[in-house]
Amino acid sequence: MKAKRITIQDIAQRTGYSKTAVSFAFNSPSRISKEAVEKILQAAKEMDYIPDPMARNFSLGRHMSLGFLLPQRVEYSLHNPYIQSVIYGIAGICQEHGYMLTIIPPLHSSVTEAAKNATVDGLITLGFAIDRNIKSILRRRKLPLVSIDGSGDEEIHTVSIDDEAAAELQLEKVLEKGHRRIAMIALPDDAYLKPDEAADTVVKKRKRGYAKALARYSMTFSDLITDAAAATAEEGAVVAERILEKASPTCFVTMSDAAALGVLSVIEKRNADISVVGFDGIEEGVFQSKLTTILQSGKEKGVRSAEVLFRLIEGDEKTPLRTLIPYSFCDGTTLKEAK
Amino acid sequence: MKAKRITIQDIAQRTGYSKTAVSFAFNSPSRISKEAVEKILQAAKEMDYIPDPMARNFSLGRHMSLGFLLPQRVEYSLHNPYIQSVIYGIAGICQEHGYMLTIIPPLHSSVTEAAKNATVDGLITLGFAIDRNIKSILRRRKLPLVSIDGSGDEEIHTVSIDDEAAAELQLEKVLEKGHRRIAMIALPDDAYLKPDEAADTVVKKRKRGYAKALARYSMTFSDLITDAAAATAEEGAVVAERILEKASPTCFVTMSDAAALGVLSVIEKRNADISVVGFDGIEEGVFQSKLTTILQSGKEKGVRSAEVLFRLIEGDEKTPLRTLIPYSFCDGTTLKEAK
DNA sequence: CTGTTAGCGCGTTCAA
DNA sequence: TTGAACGCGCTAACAG
Repeated sequence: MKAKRITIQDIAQRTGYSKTAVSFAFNSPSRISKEAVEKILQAAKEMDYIPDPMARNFSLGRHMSLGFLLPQRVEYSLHNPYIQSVIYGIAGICQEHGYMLTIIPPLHSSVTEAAKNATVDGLITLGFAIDRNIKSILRRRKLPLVSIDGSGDEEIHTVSIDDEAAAELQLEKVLEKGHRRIAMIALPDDAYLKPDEAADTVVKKRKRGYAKALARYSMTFSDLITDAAAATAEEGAVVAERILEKASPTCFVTMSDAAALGVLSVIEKRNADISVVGFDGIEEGVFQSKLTTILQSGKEKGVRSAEVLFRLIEGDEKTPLRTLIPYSFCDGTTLKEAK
Repeated sequence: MKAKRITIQDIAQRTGYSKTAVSFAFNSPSRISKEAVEKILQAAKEMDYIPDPMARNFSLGRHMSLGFLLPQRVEYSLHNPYIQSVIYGIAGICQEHGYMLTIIPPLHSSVTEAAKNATVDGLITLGFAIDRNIKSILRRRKLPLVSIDGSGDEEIHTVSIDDEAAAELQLEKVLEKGHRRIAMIALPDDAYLKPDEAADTVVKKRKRGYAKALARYSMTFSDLITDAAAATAEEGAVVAERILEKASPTCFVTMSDAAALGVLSVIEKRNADISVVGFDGIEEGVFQSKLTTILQSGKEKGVRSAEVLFRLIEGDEKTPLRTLIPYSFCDGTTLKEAK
């Protein structure tokens, strides 16, 4: 009993014209007579006909949509304000191009599965080393990809800041203030997805930057209290508690503002005088909590990655493989002089 | 020179089996011999073949994606934390169903155009009266729709809170505290899109609620200072300034937390002692600024609307037309006793 | 310039 | 296990 869709065929019959004529009436009205166009569009209106966009796109071999592959389950990834701002940036460029933005959650807990079934013209990933499985899928599907914050040692188009230099700057500022008992809360090594063994992840890059800063003060990682927390306030708080159980740092350095906010809440609760420096520059941190942090624009990353992806989709071969965007030190109120 | 895609046909030829057999090998391995399945999958691997999801979906008459129609340009709508939380809720349910979530920006500045071309199985809209153009499109495309915060006088599935009662409660709390010089900052009448003349929009519903509360204190709208601002901190601030130029309310009542935060910034800057009550319960407001507000969960709206939409997609005829979700008064620190 | 015929895109599925 | 039709619109090639 399901009402069947009206198709181009129905309009052709009704008007006596051919399917081709109907198609022309919609897409290249100039190709046929005014009279024919009118009659056809009229009939279409009467019969409630609209060309099916899926069939249309299929025929034209395109989707009119960019895909954003969530690196983790929705509950984790889409909740992250940093990722939200990336999405915001991508969406703006999609809008300019008349495209849609398809958010792609892991399928059966697998990002690879999701990539296999995504009906999009190109993909943007965030924050993980593209593993060979995904690379293989993309090759087979001939889908272009742009990786934000991905590992740089692949033949994949990447958008990121200079994480090594940014991390060096972050720690440098802390050391400058005289802090020496520093708690370093990194991101988990498999921040988003298990990286390829050798992949040069964001975490690794930043640690190189930290090492450089430390070296200038004749220190090494072993002089720090180290731990790791995912980019959420909850995890940041838990890890901060854990650290404070057994050590008394004068400053916390984190790899994400989200975690830093969690740390901050613990410090406030204890009414302790400990500095905190974050990384990212999310709105909640910068505006509400006046967090001292490294500012990198998620939106900008989204914008640039979408721009690169569109160039790839259009077949522009000479799109640069690496896109670096600016970062800056954001001076808040949470980094104080060490006593 | 473009490398042509490998198709099911190529695998059929290579293995000597038919297209049907290849299709079965992927989708119903039990329908053909083990041997055939193995050979076929093996060949597929060697030839780097993956079934094209677009062709597959086209053939199966589905998309595996829900669409979220942005009511305004990306810059406005996607920036709104309330909308972000709605999206978050929708995405979670999509994930559960193995679906994607397609964010659909206005096309050529037209939401209707966007709806016409969206390749999705169903649509969710937010905050505007569905105009007849869109309704006509949906009917022609036989696309199910769920409207969040839409006007209720249509035969359209709707998810919302009881806006009239919630607004009544909001103003009641203010009046209880003794405030009588009240500035009311509504949402613009065409909050998101020009409503149908007679449509019962969220703004209208809330105003009825306000009128009820006022009546109990023998007041009417004309006793208030009234203005309107879109749901952004910037607009809230501008309107607050405008109001304070010529009046001296003891309390601001707004229809969005976003605007309330803008109002709050103005009040703080002037170091004035004026109460503020918002509406929505966004995180920035509730947690950072301790805003007194009406709490409605954007996430919950997203969740429920996606659930309803899936039922419609599955052809469940008896899905309730109206879904009401709970709201509550959230007591912060920005509503004080009137002096 | 107008209009048509026929075939394509790529899997799925019915009838044999 | 398979040939052929199907879904729906696009378009190259061709005829008047």
